[in-house]
Amino acid sequence: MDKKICDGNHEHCQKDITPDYDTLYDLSEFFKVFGDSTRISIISVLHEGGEMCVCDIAETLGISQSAISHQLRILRTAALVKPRRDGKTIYYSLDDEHVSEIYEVGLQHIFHKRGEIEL
Amino acid sequence: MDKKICDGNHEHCQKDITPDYDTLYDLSEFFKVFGDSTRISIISVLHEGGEMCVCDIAETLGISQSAISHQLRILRTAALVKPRRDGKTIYYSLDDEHVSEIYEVGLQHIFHKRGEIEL
DNA sequence: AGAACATATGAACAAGTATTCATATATTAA
DNA sequence: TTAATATATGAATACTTGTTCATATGTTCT
Repeated sequence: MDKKICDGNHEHCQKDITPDYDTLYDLSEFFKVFGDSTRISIISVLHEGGEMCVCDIAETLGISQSAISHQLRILRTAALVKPRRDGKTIYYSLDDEHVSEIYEVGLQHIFHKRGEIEL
Repeated sequence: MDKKICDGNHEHCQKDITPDYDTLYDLSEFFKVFGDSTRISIISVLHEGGEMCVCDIAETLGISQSAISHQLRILRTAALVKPRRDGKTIYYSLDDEHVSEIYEVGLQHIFHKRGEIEL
């Protein structure tokens, strides 16, 4: 009978294997989505506000509705945010706990580095 | 006497405040460094190998020495990797525990999403 | 149906970026 | 000092990407 070979999908194994190129490519694409100030700002306000419509996001951030819509499409395609329609209005919220977690860990890193420099 | 106002640098406060624009900009710049397949591949092999010289990184990844050097400069400037000289050779390793953590959380997210789709 | 509002999207332009090629710097050995 | 090796870097090019502007889609109300 066949022996089970770890394919790296078990959490406890992920540390010890080198992901293949496709995985690393997907990973870089995933981080790329966080790597824009408009998109991270959207993520930030949704992290606070929970659920917000496009025009409120745009107004809060002081960025044009069109630019926000374009970026929301990228966030939606990458499954970082999800839309909910209510009449004319479309409300967006963060899709996933991982999104919050990565946002928070990144933010902690920024504050941590800042503390290292200032103190 | 002055009252202490939370400036958002305490970990337990970070959830509840909206970071200012400079912080969000820094955060996006930070994630941008992860958002390139060559750089995330470098991070990945250093995560495995612990410490590697430039030419070994280049050979392992099958990418030119020049391209690796250029990307290592970006990683170094962002304090994601640190160099150690030993004679002619310069060994690079991950600078920070946060770098490993973010890499791992991102990787978990990729596997998690993949599981959602395939199962 | 038509007007009003919210959101999405295509095209165009400007700005940024990753790689290659050639070359420079730095270290070691002869 | 010269040759050999390891790494870094400037310039050029090709490619990607974010914003704006104009317009389209979709929904509600009259």
